[in-house]
Amino acid sequence: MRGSRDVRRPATLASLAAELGVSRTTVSNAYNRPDQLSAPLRARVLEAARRLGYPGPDPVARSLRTRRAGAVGLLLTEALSYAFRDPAATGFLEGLALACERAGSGLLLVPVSPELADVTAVHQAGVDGFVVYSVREDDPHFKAVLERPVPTVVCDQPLHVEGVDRVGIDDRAAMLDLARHLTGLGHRHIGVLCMRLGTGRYDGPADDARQNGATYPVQRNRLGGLRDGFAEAGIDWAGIPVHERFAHSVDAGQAAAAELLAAHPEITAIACTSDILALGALRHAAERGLAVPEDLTITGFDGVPEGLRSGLTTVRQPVLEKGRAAGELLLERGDRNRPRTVVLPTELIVGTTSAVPRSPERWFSGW
Amino acid sequence: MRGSRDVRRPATLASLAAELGVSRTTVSNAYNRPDQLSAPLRARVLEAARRLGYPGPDPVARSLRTRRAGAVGLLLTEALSYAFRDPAATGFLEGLALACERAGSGLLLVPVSPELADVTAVHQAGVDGFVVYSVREDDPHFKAVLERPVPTVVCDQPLHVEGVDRVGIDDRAAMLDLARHLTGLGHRHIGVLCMRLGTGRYDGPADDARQNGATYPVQRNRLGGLRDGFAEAGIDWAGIPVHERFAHSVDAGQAAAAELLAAHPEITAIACTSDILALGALRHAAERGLAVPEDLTITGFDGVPEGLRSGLTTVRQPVLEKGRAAGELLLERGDRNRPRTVVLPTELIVGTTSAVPRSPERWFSGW
DNA sequence: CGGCGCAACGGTAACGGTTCAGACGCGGGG
DNA sequence: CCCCGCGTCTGAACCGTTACCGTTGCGCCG
Repeated sequence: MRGSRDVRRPATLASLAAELGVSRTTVSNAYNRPDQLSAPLRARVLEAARRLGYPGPDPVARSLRTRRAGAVGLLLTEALSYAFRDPAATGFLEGLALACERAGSGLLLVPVSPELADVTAVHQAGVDGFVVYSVREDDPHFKAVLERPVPTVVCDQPLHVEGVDRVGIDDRAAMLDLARHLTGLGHRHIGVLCMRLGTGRYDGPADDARQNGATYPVQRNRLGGLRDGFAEAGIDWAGIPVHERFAHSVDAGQAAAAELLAAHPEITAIACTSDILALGALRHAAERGLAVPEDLTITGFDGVPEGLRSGLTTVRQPVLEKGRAAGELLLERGDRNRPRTVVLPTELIVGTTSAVPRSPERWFSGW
Repeated sequence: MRGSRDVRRPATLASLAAELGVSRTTVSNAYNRPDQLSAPLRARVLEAARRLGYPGPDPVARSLRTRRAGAVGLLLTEALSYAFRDPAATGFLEGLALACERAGSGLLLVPVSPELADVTAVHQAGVDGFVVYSVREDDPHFKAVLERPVPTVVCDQPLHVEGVDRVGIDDRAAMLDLARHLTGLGHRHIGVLCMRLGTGRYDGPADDARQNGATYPVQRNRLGGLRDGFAEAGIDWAGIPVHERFAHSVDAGQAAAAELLAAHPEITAIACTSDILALGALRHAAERGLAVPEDLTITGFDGVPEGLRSGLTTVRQPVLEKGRAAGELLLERGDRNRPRTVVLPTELIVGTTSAVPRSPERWFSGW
């Protein structure tokens, strides 16, 4: 209503002070330290501000002076919009947002192009700290973040970096449990579906070289857990087909499951490194008329709501807690000890998508 | 590895320039305009930067000088974490994020306390513009945003504000269609479940005064659409029970449906102003052993994935497109015409949760 | 050899605030 | 009467950077 939006030359703290014949300090105090000036003068300042359309101290200038931006930056490997698409990421972000709003801090989603190595966005972000969510170890954006002189918390990143706090789960141990569950049921021919392992857009079987070169710690550890668990049951990892998908979507999981089963019809179980992929595998099974779990056992990882609703056998990880812990680690730095590491518990959820394989397979030594 | 993280006095562009014996401008150019200085000198600058642990130009100082923050602020009424919990909001944000990443802009989630009128977070946000998503007309944060001298786009807000672009749908017309669908099926005793209408934490029946005082335009228009549609079939709005819920969750919808049916057992249909509430109503029906749609028709609004999976009769609105449009309106301001308004299309989805009411009701004049 | 144009670089002034150490009057206690 | 303390308000120094414009050096042409 008031013509405050179309002022030619925007008012500044200085112009306001000049107008009133007081010092800049006084105007500043009117906003930030009401007890430092008399009430009548403060009222005069605020009235003049309204009259001149002065919107209050400029946040950027204030940030420069106070060395506080009032925001936390979030870096994730995927495109920005991925944060709202993937349920596990969404849960993490909800927890992170919770911590942020408690601390009165904003949350800046840093725009990164997953392919492009353009780190200007990281350089451009005016933030008090970064949360890095599940990125490649050699991600250039990650590297750029570490160069910034602000505190950083990484999530799902076992690599120890000087001065960087960490939060995550024990992916390997969790997956080891799941592997034991599978071998305990008697499965011996198991296929694996995993997410992106490294740089470059690749879809298909992941051979040993590719697995060993994996730069996503989460995927590496989950595969490692499976390997260890299978080894305990005397199953050689070399005989386990692992199929990788660049995209993380139900569709990708479906396609990967089709590819895997076509190449290895003897398989009685598919272990997926994420619920999303597992949901895709379930869809493929339904499409092909395979009964789950009678004909085929399918397991996931994460414990996303949709997976749990489907009765998926999976590992539930506290994604929301992870986000909250990351935020708190970053924001509540009252106790400036040394870098800390938070490892959150996981839980094996045995649903209705895993069972003893059909008879020809029942050769396990138990009972 | 290099001791760049624990430098006592952080290096600045000026200190680097002093160290090298060149001007600050030259160092600045080394980063921002590589073509403005010779390659060897640039290499020397960058090398010295690495050696001194200079992380590159400070983003906040740069923002102050260039008057660009490289980020868009998002304001929503609910708590920050709500953005990741509500599927409609998530869709909107995904679209907005898409637009942001295309423009290389960050997305700053501004932390607001829905109850508290603390607008400092709005003042503190260093952004080039705001997107305001579905807030009360009299929201103090919204007011604070309008006072900031940056472009603003509002979503789902028919109120015209000078210089503010808008994006949304025609809630009233969409709901009118849905009302016609219900009356066309023969429903005459219809209950309504709606979201928060105004200030204050209130759960229960919303009388006329409360409906007319509604400060959430979206809710007001959806109710208005129902009212108009019912009027066309000769149904007096005064006889329509409307129940309101403060919280927007499936649980809230479930409780509200229970309350509504307890108070009005003659109801044959429940029209909800959101899918989330409708999913709650569905859950209540299942719990009480009511067959849907045979015993009870239930409709929603939004077209969220979970609703569509459930076969919910609803109105699909392009939430992702809304977000993208909002972002583009804000970011692609090449054509500085006058403020614009984008109204996106909606679609009535007739699912499996709406049908002709049981016989005693079949008195409508058709055939 | 002088003038000219261009590439490379430097100096100065913002950008809009916050902060800290006082200055200034004023009333009260010694 | 002097000194002190207190409530208010001011001056000036930053915060770290980029925009603007002037300067310098060099090669080239007539």
